[in-house]
Amino acid sequence: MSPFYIEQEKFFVSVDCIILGFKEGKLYLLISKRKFEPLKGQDTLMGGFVRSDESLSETVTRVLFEYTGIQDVFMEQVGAYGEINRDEGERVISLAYYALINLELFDEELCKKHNARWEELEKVGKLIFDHNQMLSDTMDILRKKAATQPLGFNLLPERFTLPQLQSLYEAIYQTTLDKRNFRKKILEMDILEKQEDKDKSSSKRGAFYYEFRKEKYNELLRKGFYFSL
Amino acid sequence: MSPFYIEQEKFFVSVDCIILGFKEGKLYLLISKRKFEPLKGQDTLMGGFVRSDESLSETVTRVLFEYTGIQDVFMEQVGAYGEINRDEGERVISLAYYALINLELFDEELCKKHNARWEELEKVGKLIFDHNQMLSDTMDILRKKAATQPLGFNLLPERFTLPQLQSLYEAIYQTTLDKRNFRKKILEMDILEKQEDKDKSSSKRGAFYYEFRKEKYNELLRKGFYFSL
DNA sequence: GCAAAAGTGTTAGGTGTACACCCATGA
DNA sequence: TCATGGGTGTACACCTAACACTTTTGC
Repeated sequence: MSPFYIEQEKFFVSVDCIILGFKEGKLYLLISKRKFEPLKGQDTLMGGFVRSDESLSETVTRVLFEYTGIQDVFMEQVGAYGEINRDEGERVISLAYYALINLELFDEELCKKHNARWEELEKVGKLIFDHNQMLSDTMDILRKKAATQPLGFNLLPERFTLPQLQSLYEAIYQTTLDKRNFRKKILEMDILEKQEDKDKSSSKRGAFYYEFRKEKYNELLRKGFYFSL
Repeated sequence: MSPFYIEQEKFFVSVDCIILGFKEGKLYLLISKRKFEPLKGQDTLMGGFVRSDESLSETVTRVLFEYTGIQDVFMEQVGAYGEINRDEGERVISLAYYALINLELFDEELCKKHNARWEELEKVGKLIFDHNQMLSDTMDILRKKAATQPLGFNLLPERFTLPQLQSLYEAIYQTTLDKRNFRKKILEMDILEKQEDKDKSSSKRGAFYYEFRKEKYNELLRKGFYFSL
């Protein structure tokens, strides 16, 4: 090792994951009870320490798989959190990532195993350390990004209805949207494919299923189109 | 130390700074020659290792002061870079931050001291490690943010002219803007204060100086206004 | 037949964009 | 007086936002 490196200090580095899911018109955050001291038993985001044989994204992928049972999860970096005493045990520099989960793929068994639960986003209380800050930073990013990129579909099943999609955006932006304007806008983009059957679970009439066409979206991107809600 | 922490691995953590300045209608990046192996002598961003008595932002502030001589610099996080072999010497996790500099405050002497130079952004070549990636991520962020927040003023002297301001945005977006539309938009926001004197350095007629009114901007923010270019 | 959610068009106002000429001044 | 960059207004196209009724069907 070059002498220049030797004289530098080293740090614990962890990742913390803001794992979001969507069901019944609401956003949910996966939280668990911390398993060790300090602050054992308090609510915490899902996290893990970085290992020397992993890149950061590999750490996140490992942690996400451990807690959700899903391999290919949409995730992005939120930022680095490095206040000296942010972790009340030792100095730990943490990298926050958010992940968007299709709850149909989620392995419910893991909740018991990790003492975890899906908490309604609106009702999330005090989390340990700076985890509330990480959550709030995530929501800022999500609200900005969701308006210009088709992130929302990661939170929905493969087949979804337009009322579902609308209620998702209403949950993200905490507002109500006009049904006609919303439908016009999203359908005009020509990135959804209408299915022949309906979801009858939430009304007698039933709402047609749609699927997000990722290839179509990528193709349009190449032509200079861009998603905007 | 709790036993849980003891068994975890530790890492070198550094910050790398994308320091941008603006003059004569062009954006410039501060780069220097690396002073130690590996890759000694090659072009690199300004960086430094995090110390145990510093938060991340303190590290950045220290590094920025060291290389620019300025204390209060606008800076924001770009992200964490953690590929295993990104640093060819040792494993180092790096946190990138960008900074926007008013070149009038910059201490030119420091360039000699650190073997640094202001390289025209368009002409920046290969930098070490993943520094080009950091730069490109910075520009993505900057272009997005500059459209909705008054970041640009950090790159200008306290007093600037509208042609200057416009050329700054043209440099950031690498495009040309319509003079009338640009002026209309920026003046309508009512966050600039016209001065009584003119800058005659770039034309015979001279262009009026303006100043950015930060208090005015903050006040408008409170009323729900938001900046948009 | 009625309650409950799905689905459907039009219009007015505002915003973005394109565009051309006069002004002030120093050399 | 002329070359150079500074400064100004309008018209049109497009997009956004507001708005109400009909359809389907299980109970």
